Amino acid sequence: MQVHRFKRTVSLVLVNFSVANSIFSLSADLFELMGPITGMSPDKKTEIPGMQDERTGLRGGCGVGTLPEAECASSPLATSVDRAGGTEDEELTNLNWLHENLLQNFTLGGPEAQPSGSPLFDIEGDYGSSQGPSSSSSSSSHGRGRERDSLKSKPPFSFSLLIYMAIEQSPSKSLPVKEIYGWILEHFPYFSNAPTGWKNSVRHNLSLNKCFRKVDRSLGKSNGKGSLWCVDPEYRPNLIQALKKQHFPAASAFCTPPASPPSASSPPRHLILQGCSFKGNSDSPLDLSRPDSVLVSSDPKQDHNYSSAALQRCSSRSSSSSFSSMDEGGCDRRQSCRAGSEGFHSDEDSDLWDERGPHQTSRRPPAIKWPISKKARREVKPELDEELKEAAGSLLHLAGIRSSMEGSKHTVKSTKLNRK
DNA sequence: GAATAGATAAACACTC
DNA sequence: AGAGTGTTTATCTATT
Ligand SMILES: [Mg+2]
Repeated sequence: MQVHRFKRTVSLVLVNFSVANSIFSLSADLFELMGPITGMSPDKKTEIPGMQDERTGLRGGCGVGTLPEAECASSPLATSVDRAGGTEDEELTNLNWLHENLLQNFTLGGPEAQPSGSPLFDIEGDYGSSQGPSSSSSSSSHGRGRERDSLKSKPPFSFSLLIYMAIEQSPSKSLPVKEIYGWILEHFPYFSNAPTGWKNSVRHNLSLNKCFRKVDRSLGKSNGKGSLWCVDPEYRPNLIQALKKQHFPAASAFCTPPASPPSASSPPRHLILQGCSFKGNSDSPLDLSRPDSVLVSSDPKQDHNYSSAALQRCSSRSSSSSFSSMDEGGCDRRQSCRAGSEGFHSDEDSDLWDERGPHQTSRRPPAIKWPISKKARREVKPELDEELKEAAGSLLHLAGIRSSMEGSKHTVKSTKLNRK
């Protein structure tokens, strides 16, 4: 009994920790098991303009059809799946039980699983526990009520992160807005019923947030309206951090560096992101393990990037000065403030995850031209074995920090309750 | 209460 | 012309 509890607890912590440290990817088998996370009825989708063809774009190996074929070739989905499913299971059976444990212990909604029905939603509390009062479904209330809630309650991600996830999940790492809409709708059915303003918000974010860039039209998709959007590698670490913080606030316990060495940060390859499922595509998973660590420009003028508040708070508001996200062109204080709020801010925060260095050189779609970052973008391809070892290590490590995690969770919850 | 992040709405220009 | 896209500004809420 004790052991069981321990395992369960560790699994919870590990998931948090893993996300905090790295990958948001889901093995294909799990993905298939869960099916479309959305639970959005087909007819509902047809109500949404432009949704009919979205799925194919995202799911079929080479999503963005208009992208150069090379990108398709560079999307070895199958291999990644093998990697995630096979090797890992063999070499890290302890993670395997974790995985299974998660699936069993936390109402996996099955083929109709909603975002909120996914295990991780319960880990951090309910779907949107960090967001609105609407998310009152307790982890004990499963079934329809739960699904209903998932449709009603907002995903606990900011638009920036939703966009980021969408883009990162695409094989080419770039998507037109329409497909971003599609991805969001597909993974977060909440928006299918939400007022249409969210699309405006998405565009607003793409435009204002420095983390997202348009792919040069001549290089990317050129037919049709609009252009492709991608994540600026420069700001990617910040988005990753924001994702970690936003979705796993408890993970901030690990944000204070040396306590948990990077070794403890190599995650298992499967992860379920709250309500979303991610295919184990080695080329497109939300792989937080490649923090592209790099840097963000130190130039305040270029610092219009996202100032992931979450990050910042975690790292104790150190460099608020660097935050002067003044966009080129003078803007008044208010505006600069606004602009800043939409973009991540470079802090010295990514250092925690940086050890392995960026991958993006190899990952960036050939069609996308970036101003080459000043910082060297060495390609660091950590060996899988290495990762697995580290993951195992982290598991052990986590066993020791479990109590603190639970403690912090309690306090967070109680604080929220108090406020309400 | 100030600062900040994020959401939302809206106006507008541009492209197809 | 109309729809979709992208940019910008303004306002509001929540959090720290
Ligand atoms: Mg942008």
